[in-house]
Amino acid sequence: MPDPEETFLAEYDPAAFPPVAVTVDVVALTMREGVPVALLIRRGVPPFQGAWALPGGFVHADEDLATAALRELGEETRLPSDVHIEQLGGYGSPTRDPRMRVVSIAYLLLAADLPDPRPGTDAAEAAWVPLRELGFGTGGPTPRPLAFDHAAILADGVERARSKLEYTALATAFLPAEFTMAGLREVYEALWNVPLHAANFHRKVLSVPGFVVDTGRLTAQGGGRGGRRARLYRAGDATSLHPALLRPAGEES
Amino acid sequence: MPDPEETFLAEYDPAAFPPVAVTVDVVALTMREGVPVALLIRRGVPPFQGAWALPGGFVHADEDLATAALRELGEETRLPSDVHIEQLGGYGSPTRDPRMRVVSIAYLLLAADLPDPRPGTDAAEAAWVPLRELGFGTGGPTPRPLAFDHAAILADGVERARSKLEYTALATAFLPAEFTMAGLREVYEALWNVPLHAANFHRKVLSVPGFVVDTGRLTAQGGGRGGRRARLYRAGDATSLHPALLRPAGEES
DNA sequence: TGAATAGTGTCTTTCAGACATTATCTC
DNA sequence: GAGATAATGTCTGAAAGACACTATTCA
Repeated sequence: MPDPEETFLAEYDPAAFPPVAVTVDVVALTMREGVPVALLIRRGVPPFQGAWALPGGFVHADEDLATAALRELGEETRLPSDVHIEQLGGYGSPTRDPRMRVVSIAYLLLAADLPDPRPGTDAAEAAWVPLRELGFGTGGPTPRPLAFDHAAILADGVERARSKLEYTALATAFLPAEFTMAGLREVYEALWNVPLHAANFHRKVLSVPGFVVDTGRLTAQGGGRGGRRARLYRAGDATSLHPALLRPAGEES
Repeated sequence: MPDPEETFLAEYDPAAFPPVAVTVDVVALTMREGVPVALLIRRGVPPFQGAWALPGGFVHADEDLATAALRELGEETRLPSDVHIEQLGGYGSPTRDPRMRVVSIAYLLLAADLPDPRPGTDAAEAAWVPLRELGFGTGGPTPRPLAFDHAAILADGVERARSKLEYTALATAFLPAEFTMAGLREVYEALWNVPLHAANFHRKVLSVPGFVVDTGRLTAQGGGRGGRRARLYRAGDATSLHPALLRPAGEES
């Protein structure tokens, strides 16, 4: 139970408390060549110099948290106009940053066709890294350690995305404006790391009102090794899926 | 694109950025007399003096965020040992606090049988307020305005609880260690604000492995107006429900 | 033509919702 | 015994998973 006077002062003089910094970190995911990848930067400055980390940085004055997340990511790669962004949560362990008390608000960002990153101001390097190489998915090399608590944040972001595929239309955020049923299925299969039954997936997606809309057009070419031309769909109005597309029970990485 | 030197300094001298305060706010929910209620305090100091608000306060040095949330709530009411607490997210609009930049990490806390609150150090009053009086559920009076952005935080907390009833065993967090099937159903009905079919609910709950465990004992007395004695259950090992208990489509408040 | 891909039809099992029935208990 | 509550059984329709089959297209 704090002293009442201390609490009173705290309300009016927050400088009486130890300084706290607020940052944003971004878990940015996209699909590249059918593989889910996350954007990582290699730190050019201490602490954790040389280690891989999530893009992020300090929140500016009078800047909204989500705006800060978009700004920080925009410094690493060119963002298209239609990205999906949502908050993952706050990370504030007293020991997560060796310099001082830093509370970070993490964001999950999904988009299609993000270009190769450009190293930011304080990043030695920036790259899209397949999730498989980060310990998600089956097999893959031993995941590289990440700076700060970014491994936990990344894991939370991936799990959020995997989970929201089930009951929201989030998968379309990974795809361009027009996509095929096979492309949509690849998103689910790559993120969930399970093979899905193509025929049942097709029927199920079409049975959810507002999930996808048939454009009436077809792909210009059939599959690379032969095959019928696929119908093109675009995202529908629905944000939540009824009924949901549940992950096969018991599986996953 | 910020000046590289500025960014460099920012990494080492966060005091160069405007001061930011970090607080926690708690959406505490429990059932009292079959009615879902939230804990609110009436502010004794400006800003928003006299307005109702969520319990919360500044995070102390070297204190974990969740620990701060439990400490702040413990100043208002006596907490039992087995509470459920989870993070709702960060709220950091630049204008949410008129005094200065304040980023708040909100927590959702659920427990059974929380006692009457005691006013905290800077609270003029503290009370359990039925959700119906706060704009959740059907009818009810016009909800009282809350301080800061606490109305939005409360709404997020209630929606989180409602949503997690579907696919997790969260409902048992509202109940004492041993409970009846009717008690469990009341939690769902009260939070979702829909009547549920008692017979189907009964069968469905028992069909979910690990949701509830039969103690083999019965209530001491039958229902107040007659009726068979009910079997007593306790929470099982399961945290997620397979299959899920979905909300009736289209309904809710 | 053959292999590969896209899409449709059908059957079985599981589960949710509606309703009927049985088992107790209080008054 | 009457009414109320708890628990179980049965039927129907929706949806998931498995599988067979048709429709195209490329090499």
